[in-house]
Amino acid sequence: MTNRAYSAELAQLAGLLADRTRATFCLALLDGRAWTAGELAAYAQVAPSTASEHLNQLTEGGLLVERRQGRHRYVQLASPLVAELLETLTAHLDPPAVQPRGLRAANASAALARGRTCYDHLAGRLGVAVTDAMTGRGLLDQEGGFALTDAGRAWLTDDLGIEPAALRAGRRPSARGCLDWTERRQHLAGVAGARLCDRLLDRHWIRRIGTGRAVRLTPDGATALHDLLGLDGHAAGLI
Amino acid sequence: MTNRAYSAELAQLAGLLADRTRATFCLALLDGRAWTAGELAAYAQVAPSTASEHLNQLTEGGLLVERRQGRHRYVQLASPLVAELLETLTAHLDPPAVQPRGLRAANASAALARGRTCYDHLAGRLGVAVTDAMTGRGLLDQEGGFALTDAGRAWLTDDLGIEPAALRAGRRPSARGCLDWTERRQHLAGVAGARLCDRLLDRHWIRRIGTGRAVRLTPDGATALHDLLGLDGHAAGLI
DNA sequence: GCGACGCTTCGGCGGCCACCGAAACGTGCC
DNA sequence: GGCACGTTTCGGTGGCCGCCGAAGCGTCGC
Repeated sequence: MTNRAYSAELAQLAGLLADRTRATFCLALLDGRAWTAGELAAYAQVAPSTASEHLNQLTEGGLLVERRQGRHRYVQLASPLVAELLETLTAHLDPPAVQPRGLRAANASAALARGRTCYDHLAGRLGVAVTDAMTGRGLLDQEGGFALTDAGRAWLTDDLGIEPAALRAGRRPSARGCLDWTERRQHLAGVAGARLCDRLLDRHWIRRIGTGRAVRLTPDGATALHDLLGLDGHAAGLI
Repeated sequence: MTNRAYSAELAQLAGLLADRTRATFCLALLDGRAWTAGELAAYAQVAPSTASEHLNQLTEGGLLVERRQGRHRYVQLASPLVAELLETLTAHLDPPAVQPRGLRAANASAALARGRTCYDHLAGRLGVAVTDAMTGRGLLDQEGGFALTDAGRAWLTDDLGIEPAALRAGRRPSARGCLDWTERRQHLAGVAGARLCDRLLDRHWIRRIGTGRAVRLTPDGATALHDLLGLDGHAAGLI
């Protein structure tokens, strides 16, 4: 059977993520940025030598790409497709049983739940709220999967100034849903989600908090989203 | 970080698929039917005791559900979501390096490439041809992800007699793309894909070949698809 | 140039796990 | 009841793999 040929490859791919440390690396890299080997080692609490070996596996397996720069080794997810793969897998996980402990952890956790990037698009309450507002205004159609409406495409290009060419990508769908970890609901992903997130960062409507994935809505951003989408940041718990 | 809580679960989930034998089981079960423990053991060429232990893991991990019936243990993928998860993973694999050897294997492989079921919807040249024909007739919109158009929804209900309620499901998207193993192109999946496949089987427009996943277009089916979609079965290499 | 630093390579250790065969269990058939 | 058969449980075994520390390599800064 054809399956037999695939099963070894499938097992190999899954094996890359089947280790706690490597899984931690990949989830950390879901923020879309490049990390150094040392940062990842410290983050996952393993020896640098251990991290180095794991990174070899992940790059050889095609999940990560690396860039050597001076004495640093920067690694990054190989492509948005890898990010989508990770999102799909994490979406199938049960909600975590443990709650974060301690004030510091609780604050960080609350900030992440409020708003964050998910590889290259928005997630958390912010991501879901924007998605809902777009759907409510007829910019996005969630009936048959995720799809931009004509009005939605016009909104992104005319109102937000996104190049029409930048919305039409090859293999990657222009709009797709991504199941939100904290909200357990879909938010906008795909090319449109990525470009939208770029735009909001460009215009300083959202800003990264610290070095992590968390983002917060700026006052300018709250005004802009209210004008553009009728979104009330306070009511939606975004501020 | 929140990631740390997820990484253990992610590693656990991936670990279920990180074994060659378990991966073989899951890919076999992608045909959507229930297999007995013994069938799977023979298929994957392991001892029954080994298969039993693997099935325990897969069911405890939530990927499979089982039904005890007499002295048989039937197992099945737990839900369409699991099938989608597997499809997503296999879609990220490289095309297999090895070609099937021997006449028998080549025949089986050709039949699978011509048409097959992918869990609960159509795949292979047949699946892609139907998807393309639907897109060409404006029944399906592939611009912004996969979405049924109004005309497409009407076609499924009026021309094929599918209940409108059967197209509107909860968590599962009504239409989505699924990357085809053999064609390396997208075909229609999701609820619409499943109902469409049901219909074609009901009306004997397609028929299963042997006990595997392969299906073939019947003469009636060729006529019907020509009338409904303008699809020429011979030209498309479906017959 | 010299030390600090980030990273890698290597050897070794420990634990986990996939596998099997043998024996036991339960069901269906005669 | 007795046998055949599908399945499970249980030890035992071998191999793989994740981990570390020590040593080595290249880069940067003083």
